[in-house]
Amino acid sequence: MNRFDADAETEKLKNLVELNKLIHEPGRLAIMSFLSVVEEADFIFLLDNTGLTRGNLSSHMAKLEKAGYVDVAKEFVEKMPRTSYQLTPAGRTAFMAYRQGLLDSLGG
Amino acid sequence: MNRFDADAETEKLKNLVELNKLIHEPGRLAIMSFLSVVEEADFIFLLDNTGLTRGNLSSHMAKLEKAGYVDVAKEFVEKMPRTSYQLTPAGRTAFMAYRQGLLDSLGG
DNA sequence: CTTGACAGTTTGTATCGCAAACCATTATGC
DNA sequence: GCATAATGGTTTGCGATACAAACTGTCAAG
Repeated sequence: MNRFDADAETEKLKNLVELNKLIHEPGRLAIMSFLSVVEEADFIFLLDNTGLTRGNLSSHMAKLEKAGYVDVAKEFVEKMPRTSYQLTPAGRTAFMAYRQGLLDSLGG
Repeated sequence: MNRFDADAETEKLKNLVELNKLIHEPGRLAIMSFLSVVEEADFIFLLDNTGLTRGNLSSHMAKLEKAGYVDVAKEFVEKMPRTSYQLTPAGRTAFMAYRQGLLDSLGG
C-alpha cells in the first residue's frame, strides 16, 4: 500500500522540511553544538575542533551573530587579537528547538 | 576553561561538519525518511506528505536518482502518468549511515 | 627590511534550492 | 469540436549561500 493518510509518524517527517536552515548547515550545526556545551569558545578553538577553514568559520560566525544566536567578544591577549563567542539565550533556545525537532523526526 | 583537548565528545561533534550533504538538505531528508519506511512512494504521495512544490520535488528526486539513492519507475495508470520511487540498497545504506552519524553527534 | 606566522575578514565564484513558467496529456463546458 | 481547466511532471531563471583564495594588519625572527 502506497498512499496512506498522514498519521503521526508522517507528520513528524513533514516537519523535517521546515528545519531551521541557519542551524541546519553542517558547519554551523557543529559550532552551535560546541557552544551549547562549552558556554564559551574562541575562534581558534572552533577552528581546531570543527575543521572549517578560517574564512569559512568567520562567515559562519558572522551569520550566527547577525541572527542573534551568538555574542562576540574581541580583545587583545599578549598583543594578539582574540575573538570569543558564546550562545545568547535566543541561540540556545533555537538550538534546543532545532535539536528536539530533528530527534523527534529521526530519533527512536 | 576554554581550549580543552578534543575528547570523545568533541570528536563526535566534529563529524557533523562532514554530513552527507545530499541527504542533509531538509526536503531530501524528509523524502529519504519517507522512502526508508514505506519502501515505495509515488510523486503525488511525496508531494502531499512533504509539502514541497512540484518543481522542487522533481529536482530533488532527480538528484537522488543521479546519486543512485533511488530507483524511478514511470508508468501509465488510467491513462495518467505515475512516477514512483524506491530506495536503492545504496540509498538505504547511505541514509542509515547519515542518520546514525547525526544521532551519534546530537542524540543522547 | 624582508620573510613568515598568526588571527581574522572580505571577495569571487560555483553551486543550489526555490518558485515560476512551461510541456504533454486528459477530462470538462458549451 | 474546441476552448478551458485540471493533472503530473520537468525545465528555467534567479537569488541566496557555502566555500576557498586573496587580502588586511600585527608581531616575530633573521
